[in-house]
Amino acid sequence: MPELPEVEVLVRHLAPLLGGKSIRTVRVMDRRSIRRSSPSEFIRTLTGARFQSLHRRGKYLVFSVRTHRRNHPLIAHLGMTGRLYVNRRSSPRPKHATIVIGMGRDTLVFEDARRFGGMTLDPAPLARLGPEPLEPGFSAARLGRALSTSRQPIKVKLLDQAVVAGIGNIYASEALFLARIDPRTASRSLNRTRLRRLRAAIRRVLSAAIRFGSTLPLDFGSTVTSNDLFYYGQSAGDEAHYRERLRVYDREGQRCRRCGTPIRKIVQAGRSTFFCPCCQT
DNA sequence: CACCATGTTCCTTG
DNA sequence: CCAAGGAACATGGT
Repeated sequence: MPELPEVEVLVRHLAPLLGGKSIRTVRVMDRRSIRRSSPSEFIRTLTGARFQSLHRRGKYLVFSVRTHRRNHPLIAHLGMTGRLYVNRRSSPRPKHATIVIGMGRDTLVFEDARRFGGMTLDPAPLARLGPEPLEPGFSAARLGRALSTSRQPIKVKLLDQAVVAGIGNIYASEALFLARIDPRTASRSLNRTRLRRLRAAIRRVLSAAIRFGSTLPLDFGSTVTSNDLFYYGQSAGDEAHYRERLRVYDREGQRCRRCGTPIRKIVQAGRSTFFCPCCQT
């Protein structure tokens, strides 16, 4: 479930559940989920601390926890299959839970089958991120500057978190469809009109997804649906609804919603790209 | 069994 | 030094 919109919806959901809660216990079931510090340092720092705030930066969740009058960042990234949710302490521990933070009656569970995600106390990864696409600092001019030196296809470049923070493989294809730009276009060759269109499309696609995600009934804990791709504890119906909203992603061979031409799938830098060969030039 | 998957980082090649 | 490509990480679903 991890591109900017999914993380944003998750952050909004978790923030009120965690604010002010004290951490009593920290269990690390798989040390690979702790990045850039030893599990013992991680446990030592967090135990006894209190959740102060939570916000999103790109695809990262950024917690601030307070320990003896000191604020520490706690950074989480969900990778491909990571999930983060609040559960009753008494509920059964899921198979792939790798970190469990106990706060009295409730626990914050980090679960990650593939272990591409993780948590860290080191804020260094945030320093490499480009602008937040939904904030005013993300202008067409700034986007243009970030793209100006690259001959890489624009679709590939949109996945570069230093260009814009938070876009992943799904929304990269979706944004380019909305902007009507061929994903194979060399990044540096986009003119001002197209840069403006791309900036607007990125913002529209991401905000629409956040709006949609915010309306979902957030259902945690009890019935962990087998493998949901988007959001969390989401019913199969919601996932179907979500996919239905996608205009090109995973729609190879299906007709373009705008012109009826079959959607094409190509591979760029080892990842699938979907686009309409007629609408996107 | 083969192939595919929402992501990032590191190493190599040019 | 830089840009770009590819492998690696690890597991599960189809």
